[in-house]
Amino acid sequence: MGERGVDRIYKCPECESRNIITDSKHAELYCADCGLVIAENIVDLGPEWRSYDEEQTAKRIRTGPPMTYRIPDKGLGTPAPELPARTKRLRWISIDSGDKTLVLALLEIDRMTDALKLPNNIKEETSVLYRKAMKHNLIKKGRSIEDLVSAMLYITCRQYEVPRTLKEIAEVSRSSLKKIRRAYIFLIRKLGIKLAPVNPARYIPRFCSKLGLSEEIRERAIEILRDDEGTGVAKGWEPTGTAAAAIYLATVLSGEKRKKTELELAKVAGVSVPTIRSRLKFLERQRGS
DNA sequence: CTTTAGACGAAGTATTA
DNA sequence: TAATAATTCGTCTAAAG
Repeated sequence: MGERGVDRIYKCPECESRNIITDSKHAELYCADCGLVIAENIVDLGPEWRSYDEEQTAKRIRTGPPMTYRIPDKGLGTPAPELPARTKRLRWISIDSGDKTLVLALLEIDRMTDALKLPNNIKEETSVLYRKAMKHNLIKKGRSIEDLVSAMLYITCRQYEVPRTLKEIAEVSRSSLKKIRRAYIFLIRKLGIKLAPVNPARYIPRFCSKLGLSEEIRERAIEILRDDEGTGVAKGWEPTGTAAAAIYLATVLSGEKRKKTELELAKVAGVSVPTIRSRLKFLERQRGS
């Protein structure tokens, strides 16, 4: 097994893609298209994450569906573990219903995760987060469910390092970017959630996939960011811009012919051309010296 | 004609007190 | 909560392919 590569034998249980990337450097397996992390043992994601060695990982992949990362919320009804996910949720609703907003929220979570092609564990965890917010009395009359649910989805994505930007979420949300951001800050504060900065490299597989770029380009782009790590470029506020710049640089450096334009990169990454350029300058300066 | 490069003000954001 | 500093965006101009 290579240090990092694609094994076509595995298929993403979520989106059917065979673009499963094996990154043994970071000890993880993830889908390049939907971002589903199939297995990993990175430590700093939170207390609920456990480590698996490679043997266990392989076994799990072969036995089919990925493990579910559901953490039962002990303060609320814990469903029978053998029930499928959808049934679980329905049953939960009937347990503590009386609150119609919960039903709406869960439906909205379903709708949005489907629209964004997000893996199931994200869907589940967002539901858990919503319940947590309920428990903390954060769901009140006057607060928009749309705002909160969208913000929660973003938070879960960040926690699980599944790359979706606030902008992308806003696009499928019934709320606006501004409102979602407000709700996001609100939730972070009230629930005391700490989020690690996004690693720009997380966006690269998906962007490359969208653009139809080769594995070689993708690896190169990731490599470029790796070299750059910790210099200040990588921890910028707009990680997508950095990711786009790295991809662009990778295409220029290797595949002279079928390169993508800055504009195409900008569109996929959801940033502007000038932003990519400014990131590019930093990256080039780093490599030059 | 298309793509890339640089610069400017405007606008919105994170951080700090 | 308000002010400050740093960043991004859109657009314009110009050069290069």
